[in-house]
Amino acid sequence: MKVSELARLAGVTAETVRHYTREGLLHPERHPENGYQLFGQGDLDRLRFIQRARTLGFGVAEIRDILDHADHGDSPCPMVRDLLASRLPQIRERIRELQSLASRMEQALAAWEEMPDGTPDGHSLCRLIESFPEPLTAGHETGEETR
Amino acid sequence: MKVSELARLAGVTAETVRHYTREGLLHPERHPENGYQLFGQGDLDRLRFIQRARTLGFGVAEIRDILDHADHGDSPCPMVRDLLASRLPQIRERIRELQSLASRMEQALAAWEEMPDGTPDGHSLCRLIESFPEPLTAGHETGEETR
DNA sequence: TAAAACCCTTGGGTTACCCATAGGTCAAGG
DNA sequence: CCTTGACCTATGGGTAACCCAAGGGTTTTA
Repeated sequence: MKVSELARLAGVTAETVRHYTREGLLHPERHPENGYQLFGQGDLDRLRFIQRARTLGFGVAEIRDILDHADHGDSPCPMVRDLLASRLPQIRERIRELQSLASRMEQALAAWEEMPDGTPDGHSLCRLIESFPEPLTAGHETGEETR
Repeated sequence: MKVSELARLAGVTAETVRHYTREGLLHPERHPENGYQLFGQGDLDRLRFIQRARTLGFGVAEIRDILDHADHGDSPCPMVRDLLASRLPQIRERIRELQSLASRMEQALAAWEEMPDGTPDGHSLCRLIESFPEPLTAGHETGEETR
């Protein structure tokens, strides 16, 4: 099958399939005449594995390593377990951050809603932002989250 | 004060200060002789506002808009409220996703730990990944999260 | 046979910074 | 006075996981 069909069967865009191919997660054959990428049923399974691994928080490069190991006959599973174990605390931390964020946002919106009169001047909201606790002005805090 | 001093007072890197300046959030004067950026106390307040707005989930471009409005004497607060209100559901959704992710990871690790014999072959873990529910193969799902 | 639909590669954009480079500036000590 | 080290500047490239547009070839369908 060609790019778009594989993409459709897996529920992703053709661009995503090409991206994974460029990154070495998929190894399609090439039609000798027109250069089209040709995928088989195995590639669909592989793509679905990639999808599930992505929902487990693995990055594309990590998945490539996992698949490469498996392709060489090595069991990638210890690697998988270590990655899972090392990432889980980060996820938990990220959840805490987002929950804190959501709380601050709700706090701000609630203060807006609960203004005494019907036409609150929005300035209070901005003052609210200004009065929010500062995010660790400790000075050595540099490690930020991106994932 | 110069870049590094402002950065130190706010607890960020000098690069971050330069970044915000490049992005138009800060408007330092320039020393006419050597071209150094010169910040004042107002810039420190401004930078602290930026920090708090960032912890509230605002992007740099949004904060620039907010500050520009305020600089023009317009109250940016309705804008702030709308941004907050529209972003909150996305945050909640992202939290749900991450909690689901953490659960799946714990499920996988627990299955690893609870293997009957002392030396579990890791393959079961990988089979676990393979048996995880597919992430909505509905076909029209394209809207993904990046923030 | 011609248009529609699909394929290819290349290159640029997204977010919020971080880092390396090359070179100018400044304060203090010898 | 000069050197050293700390600081400043601007430019350009990197990160993660794709998305999108352009320019040009191919296949399918009407």
